[in-house]
Amino acid sequence: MTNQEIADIFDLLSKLMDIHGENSFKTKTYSTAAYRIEKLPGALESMAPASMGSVQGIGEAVSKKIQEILSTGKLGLLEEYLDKTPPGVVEMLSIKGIGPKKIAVLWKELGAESIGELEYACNENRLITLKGFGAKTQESILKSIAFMRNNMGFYLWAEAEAFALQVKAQLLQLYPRHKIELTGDFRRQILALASIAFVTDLGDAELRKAFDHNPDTTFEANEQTLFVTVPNAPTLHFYFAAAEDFYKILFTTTAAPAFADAFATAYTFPAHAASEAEIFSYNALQYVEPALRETAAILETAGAHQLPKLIQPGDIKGIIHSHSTWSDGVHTLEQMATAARDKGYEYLVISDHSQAAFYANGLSPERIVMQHAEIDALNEKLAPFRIFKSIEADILHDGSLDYTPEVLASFDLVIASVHSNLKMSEEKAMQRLLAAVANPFTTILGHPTGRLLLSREGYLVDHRRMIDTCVAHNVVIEINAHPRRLDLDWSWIPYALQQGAMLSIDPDAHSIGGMDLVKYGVYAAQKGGLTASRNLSSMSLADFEAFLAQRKQ
DNA sequence: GCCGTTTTCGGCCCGACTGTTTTCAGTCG
Repeated sequence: MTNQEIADIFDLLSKLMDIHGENSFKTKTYSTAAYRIEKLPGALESMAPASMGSVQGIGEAVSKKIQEILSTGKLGLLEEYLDKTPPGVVEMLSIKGIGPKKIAVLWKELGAESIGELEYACNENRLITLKGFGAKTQESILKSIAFMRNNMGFYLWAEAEAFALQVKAQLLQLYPRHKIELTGDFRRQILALASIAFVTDLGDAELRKAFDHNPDTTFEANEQTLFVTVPNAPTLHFYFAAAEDFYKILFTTTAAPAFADAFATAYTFPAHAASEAEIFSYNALQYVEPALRETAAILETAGAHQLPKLIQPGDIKGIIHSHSTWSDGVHTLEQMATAARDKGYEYLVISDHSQAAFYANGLSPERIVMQHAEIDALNEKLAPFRIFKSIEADILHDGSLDYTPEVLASFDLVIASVHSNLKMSEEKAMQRLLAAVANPFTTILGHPTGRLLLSREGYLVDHRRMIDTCVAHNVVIEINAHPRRLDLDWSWIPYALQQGAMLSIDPDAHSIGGMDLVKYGVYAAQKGGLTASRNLSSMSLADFEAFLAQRKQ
């Protein structure tokens, strides 16, 4: 069992105990334990039971509970609380804007035992009678429930990836002489999806046979397709294709509607294409990567043979935007640096949180001086690999950055991001963003909209104005590669490129493993037609140093 | 429940913001 899964158990325990009105210091302990476990550098599984107690925040009781989880796979105390809480009440924990205390009131005083009942009560205007609730809370609960509904059944591309590849591998193992290819949204690298589609020459019966060992699997079929649903995973969608039509069907099921329509209007399929490439060449078109098959316009570009050479994961030369134990990262500076070097990167930009982010152990000016001393020492030790001194500076309420100019000047580069007061009007958001971009110390604008895919809308941003201002001030726009962010959205990359912007695919790594997320940023950026030449993190060490030197002038 | 002692019991506990209050509780990052 992973640390994350163990942490989730304690987190849920803490919240359920809060709902049941247990001593808040006690529940706080479990919530702290969850946080600490999440930030542990090594797996609890491989940790000696005796040494667990030495971890800050983990005492005798939590230690024993961890043992129980590791040996039985669950926690008795949590099961007890789950038994005396309706499942619908537990589900309410995922509604943004209300926490355990408010949920307790909704359950005990309003009698709401499910999200559906809660929604009904909101529509009946019944929440405003409760102490601590008012019209605005009721409104925001309704909005949050609607948002959840919209995203129900959707998964991040990165979450679907392992499942998709596993299904394909299993089918090929079972039927090695058959063809199975991923298609649809997944193949187009869509950021969030509800189903994973395949094209196959396998038949209905053969496919069912591959899945019916799982009693929770359900099937639904028609002439062309079979839907396979397993619990808590994207629906599997199989398109049947005869061998001679295989690539035509792969082509049509991959295409987004606009692309498919444009192709159908102007082009034709060769008879029995032996590959997708043949379909393009038959029509005198350049091969269009699946990620780009979204619009009609891309076909014109392909006709003119002017498609960009898309950035690839191997084009990332340095890790820009990372965190260490100096703030809320899991691994130490040295661990991060040596790991980045061993993964083949030429440099690491360490950008821990700034002082306003106290929840993330943000750095005071005094601690920055200490961290810089450690970086200097490590740079001597690890040369030619280089660590750059950076900071993820909070963009404060008024758009200013979180330190004095003297402190800001001590960094090699500054990433400016909004982390607080996310509920604001577009006007306010733009005022903050533009002020931060105009700050001469800002090198990169971090995750520009603050969105979390499937979980939180970002604040509203006038993208054109934001991009134009970044270009004017020579500020790089981040494409945050975390699969839940992917912010700047790929749909704005063409405009950014056209305006002359520089972008940077950054993993926002909070651990060594977090560096590997950079590939998801690359996949998203491919959809926007990004090339390595316009991506900051594709610069070699020498070029990056030159870029920063020029930027400092 | 954890921690750290003025060492076995008492305090713990970020701060801004929101929405609800009329001085504060709950939530969030």
